[in-house]
Amino acid sequence: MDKQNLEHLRHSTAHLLAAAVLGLYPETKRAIGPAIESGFYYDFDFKEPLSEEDLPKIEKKMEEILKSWNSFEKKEISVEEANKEFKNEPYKLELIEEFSKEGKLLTIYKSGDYDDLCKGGHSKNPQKEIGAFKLLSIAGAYWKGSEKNKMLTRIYGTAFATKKELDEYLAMLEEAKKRDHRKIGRELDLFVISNLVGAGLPLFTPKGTLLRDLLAEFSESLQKKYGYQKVWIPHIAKTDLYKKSGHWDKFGDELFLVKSQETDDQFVMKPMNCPHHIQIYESRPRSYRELPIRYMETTTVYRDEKAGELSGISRVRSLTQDDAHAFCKMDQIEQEFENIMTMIKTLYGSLNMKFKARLSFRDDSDKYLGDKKNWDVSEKIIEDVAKKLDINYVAVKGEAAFYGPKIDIMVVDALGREWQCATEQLDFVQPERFGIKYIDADGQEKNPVMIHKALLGSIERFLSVYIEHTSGSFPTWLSPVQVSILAIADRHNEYAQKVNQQLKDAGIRSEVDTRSERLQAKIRDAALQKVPFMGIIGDKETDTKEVSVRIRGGEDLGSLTVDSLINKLQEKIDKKI
RNA sequence: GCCGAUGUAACUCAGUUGGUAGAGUAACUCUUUCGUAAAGAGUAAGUCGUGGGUUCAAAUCCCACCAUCGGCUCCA
Repeated sequence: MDKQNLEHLRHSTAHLLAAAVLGLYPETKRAIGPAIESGFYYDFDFKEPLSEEDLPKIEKKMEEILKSWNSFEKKEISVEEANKEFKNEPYKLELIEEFSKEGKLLTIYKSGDYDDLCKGGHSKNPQKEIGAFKLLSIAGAYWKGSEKNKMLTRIYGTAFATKKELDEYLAMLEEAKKRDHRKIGRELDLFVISNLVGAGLPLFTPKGTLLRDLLAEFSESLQKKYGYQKVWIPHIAKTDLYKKSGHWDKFGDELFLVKSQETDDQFVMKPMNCPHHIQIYESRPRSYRELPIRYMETTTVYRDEKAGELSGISRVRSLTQDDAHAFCKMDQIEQEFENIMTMIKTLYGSLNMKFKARLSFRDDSDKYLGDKKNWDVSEKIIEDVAKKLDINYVAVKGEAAFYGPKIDIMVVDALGREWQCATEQLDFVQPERFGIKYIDADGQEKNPVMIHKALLGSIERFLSVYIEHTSGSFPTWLSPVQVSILAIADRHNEYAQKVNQQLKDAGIRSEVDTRSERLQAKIRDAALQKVPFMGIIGDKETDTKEVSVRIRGGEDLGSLTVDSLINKLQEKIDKKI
């Protein structure tokens, strides 16, 4: 079934849902019910609150009604007719008024005994085409998405042409639940959240910190190759800095405020790093010969997200960026973007993740600042670089920030879900706003162009995606524990500890399990911790001074000397696999 | 912030119409010394999210707050 037919099928199922709801709860007022990417929803204004337990009942009613739905009949109606027809449906009346003002033709679609104000897009024969559907959840949603409006009850569902496709989709949802980074984060002991520290302020355990550091080091090592120099900045700054940068207005009440008790100074926890990096640039006169100047660091910013938007380590109030700013001349941005896109290719390629680039350009409206000529030139450069490096991209007009075009990197995970991670942003405005300059070859002062870049984006957010992508089975170089040495019986503990020490001395993250447990139990525990290598030590190994190696997934590599195990591991670590 | 759900031991969860808390896993102790995904027995562990209220009596009913989860413009 093609995409359009699937959309029609789902939209038809949304009608079916509304028909069932009206059948069961006649006093319910209908809002809208579109098809969405993963299914459909319908917003209702229920007289009595609905709960998840009511969904099976509604599904059953839908099945019943579907039997009599073998067509959709379209009817054009006048505004007067429509107002009469929907006189008890306040949301529909609002739509009718809106559409008639816009001069749209009003249509209703009827199937069985049910009709609805609708612009169309249905299955020809719903009874035949709707193979399988399921109502998934219930949620609140504002009428027309505005928090000023009334909160409606939204019922989410999905539908497919066949039962098999539905089952596959539901299995994917189950798999996603199993991979939830919050669950895995607890099971693998990566991070914790303390009520006393606060919501959205995760704390990282030794294992989680190792992951963070390794990823950050990887990002930094790539950047160093391209001339990025590490800097360090404090995490608070006077409000004046952000008033000048414009972030004071932009971030508004998302800023955490810090009050000095010694002076009258009012500080802000930094929500961004660019104004600070600009201060370093500005600290002395700059020559065109120095450019590009590239500052980077892995540093935490603080943003007071709305309480309801926090989630695990994916949406937090303290987030750590592998942030960098390159100051350059217009004729250098091509090389800079090429460097950045190459780094991104290397990074995500190495982490075994596919990505798409979304190029956000301006349109012809006047909300954009900076010289239009510079915009045109740089947009072309960005797109050329994407083409040259053979990057899967889409260009979208009208999506750019007011201060410059940008590239968003959408990472695709193992379940096919897309996540925005890295962002690369050209900025014509802040250099002007802060009045930073360089002296060009002709002796004139000019504003440099600024490029904001992050490869991983927020490390917390990237980790949440990466944990779900790998379901916690990290490659050896990233695994918090790379080898678990399992002693079969107490008499093997001494040699096991020796092997463990040898591995540690070689720089391998090894641990030894000397508990009074059976081998099976030790293997099970190491497997649950997703440890990539297990070294088993019993009588045989103690005699031959070797170690039997089992790898994640169960494969038995047989007996190896400790040195060859170290070599094997070192090779994986070096290759980042 | 708003709608809805949830909050009981470290974790996963049970706890009937209000009568003062239970299981499995983990931890600890003992026994067992075992060859590729869970040995056995025992011990300890809870301000029932927090604070108020109703009641002779509250995990259970009411109110407020905190936190977590699913959502909150993929537009008739």
